[in-house]
Amino acid sequence: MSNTRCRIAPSPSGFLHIGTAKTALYNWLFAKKTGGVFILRLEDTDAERTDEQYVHGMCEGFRWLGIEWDEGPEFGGVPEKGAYGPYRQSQRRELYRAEALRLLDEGKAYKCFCTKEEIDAFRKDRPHDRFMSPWRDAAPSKVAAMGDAPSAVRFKVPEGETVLHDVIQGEVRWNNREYDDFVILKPNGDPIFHLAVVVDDAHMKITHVIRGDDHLTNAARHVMLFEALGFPLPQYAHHPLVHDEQGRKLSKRMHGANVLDWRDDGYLPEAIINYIALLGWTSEEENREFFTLDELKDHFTLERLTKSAARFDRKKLDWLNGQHIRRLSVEDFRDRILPILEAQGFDVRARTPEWLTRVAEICQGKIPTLNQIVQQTDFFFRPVTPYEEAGVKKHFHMDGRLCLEAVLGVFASTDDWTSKTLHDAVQALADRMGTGLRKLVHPIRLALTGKTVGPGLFELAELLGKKTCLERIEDALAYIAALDEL
RNA sequence: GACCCCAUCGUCUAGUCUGGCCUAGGACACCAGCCUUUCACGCUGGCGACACGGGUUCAAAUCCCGUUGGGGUCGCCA
Repeated sequence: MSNTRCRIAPSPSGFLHIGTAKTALYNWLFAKKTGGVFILRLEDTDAERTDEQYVHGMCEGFRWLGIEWDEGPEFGGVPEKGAYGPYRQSQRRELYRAEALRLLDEGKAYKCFCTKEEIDAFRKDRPHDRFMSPWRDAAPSKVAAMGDAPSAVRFKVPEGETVLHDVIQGEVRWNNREYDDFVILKPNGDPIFHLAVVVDDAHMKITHVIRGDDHLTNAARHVMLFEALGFPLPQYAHHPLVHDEQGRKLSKRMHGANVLDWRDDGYLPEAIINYIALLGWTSEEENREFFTLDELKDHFTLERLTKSAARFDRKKLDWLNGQHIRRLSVEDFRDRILPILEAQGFDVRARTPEWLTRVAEICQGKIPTLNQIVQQTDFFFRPVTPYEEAGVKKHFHMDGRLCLEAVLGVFASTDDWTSKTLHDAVQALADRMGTGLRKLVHPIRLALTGKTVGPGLFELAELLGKKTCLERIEDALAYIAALDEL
């Protein structure tokens, strides 16, 4: 057991973003790989933007992905876990205030009585300049004279240079002149993000901070605060952000930015995990791309993280999803498609588990996403009409009619209703007719399923049952007859 | 605007730190073919990149500088 402690610290002001999931995954993987601990901390200091519905959505998202936290807030009936709580920043206000006061006492921070209006006016006037508070070096008497007037606490950015030794970015240095004296405590006593993260990371004994590189320039502020507060610095690793297929930042509004969108669209959590892991990390095992969460855990290293931003590629995700679907056991696959079929109103409860397993079996190798099970199997659960138009044109003409009439006879006289027997019988019929099997298969498929594509015909016919097959062929013949009369 | 990060096939990437094994490898996508009762799957092959310009060196995708392009940050948001 190592003392590695990683965290994901989302702000519950929106759903679980795919980028947040990637960050969480990397932290989780590194913690697990090193035998450490993964912590979930809710950064809900901004009451205006925080919403319990988002808290729920995020936790649910992590759960769905299989990213479980060792320490974190109460969720779904499971009480708070961990010895460094509470794990919601809204419940840690006193701690931040105490640390801010300490900085104040030590002269590393100061009270700023400037009003928001004054600052806004300055920024509007000189948008590219940093704001210099006149209170930075105000005489104590002047400060005392202000009494209890509302004041924010600002961190007194020291002279000099701040250096970050980032695990991914290498050495990054900034002249402290680039930073103005940022606020750490609002007049109402609420902490600002920078103070809260640093205090929490310190008090929660976080050893490694893996996060998006949108925080890279913030990291300088955090390093300065760590130094001022006298806490040991964690290791930082800033990874690049995920972009959309156009190379832009993944918009929060875009479908798919929310991790749970993918669940709803029929993607496996295993595939999402595998895919986002690959979006910025490669295995030391050359040319290997398929990983389960457990396998990732064994292979993951910070050293193999990529420095450049990656675009989200739906096609590759689809491929990976198909790979993961095919590696499921039939029973597992069956159990995952059942709720989808049920949601369609299909009466799956009327079927035996064995029958459902067989249906799953003949579809598992064909579909890239779980949701596509519907178009693959709907004819098992409801009548076939209307027939696919292009199929009718192609297969429901004179030839097709003759074929179906012959097949009807063959089917009617077949008692051993198995795909093997059916296949052999139709093959024999084709031989007798001096034609190819495919000539017969197409009209039969259209008659039985209403479609031109689908699972293997004889497997599907077996599962459909003799009675239904005969009825559907008769229906098709009637349909063709009606067509001919027009 | 300032500062910071990044830059290999359309996309994800290997190779860059520790120059030569790189006439740059793999995967997705795309194209062709094979398999085949359809669609898929699978298999085989094809297409396809070191952003640009300077240097350093016997030798540069790899090191240095510049340019360009992309991204990020500059809140009493996180």
